[in-house]
Amino acid sequence: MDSHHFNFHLNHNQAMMSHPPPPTSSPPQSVPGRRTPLGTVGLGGFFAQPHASSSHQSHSDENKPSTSSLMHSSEVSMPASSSATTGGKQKNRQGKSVRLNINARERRRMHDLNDALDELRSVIPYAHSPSVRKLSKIATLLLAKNYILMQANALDELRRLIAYIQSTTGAQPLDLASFPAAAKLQQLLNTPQAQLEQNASSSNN
DNA sequence: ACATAAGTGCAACAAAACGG
DNA sequence: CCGTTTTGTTGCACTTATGT
Repeated sequence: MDSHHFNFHLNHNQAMMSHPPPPTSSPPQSVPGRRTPLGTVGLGGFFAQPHASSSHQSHSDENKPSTSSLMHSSEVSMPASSSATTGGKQKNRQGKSVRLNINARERRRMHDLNDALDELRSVIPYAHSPSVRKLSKIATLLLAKNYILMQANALDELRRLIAYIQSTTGAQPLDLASFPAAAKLQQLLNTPQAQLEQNASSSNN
């Protein structure tokens, strides 16, 4: 079943072309259409952590779908559901232009999010060939997580190996000056977790 | 005001059901 | 058995509600 998703990639691309494009400046996705489902990527494809509990997430609705592109941003349509009753008054109170601004902002935010996911996909080692369907959002995140865990494990193993070699051969400790990446790693490993998180948040801004 | 969560409709697709 | 129709699932963009 999973393989079908990959096999239909090209057909799907063609189909999506006929799909009415979003009314706004949504960036054309290089590989539009349905994404690789979770099962397809075999999450944990890199390295399955014992606690990598994919069971509860394997069949989630994850991100909810949304109103179609038919619903133009120019027309503020209320869903015929629960919130419509209370929302109607609020809508009247809000100017229409305010509502449109909010919608546009949210649309931009989602596009930014998708761009970031695309960047993440580009650095995750999975088949990037045109014949392979783009990873879904959830698959991208889970695969990235597993990849990070795998790299961390590999680094840890490497450190232990170096320590072992040094202890058995009596070799001089490495001069990390000539290994900037290793030096950085060493620094990270010696940094408390709280400090790391603080650094990360500050560097993002 | 802004960010995030929730609700909604849609397209693409697979699998099941059906009829010849 | 094979082609067609129906049904269920998945993933998405978008809007709206809600929390801060």
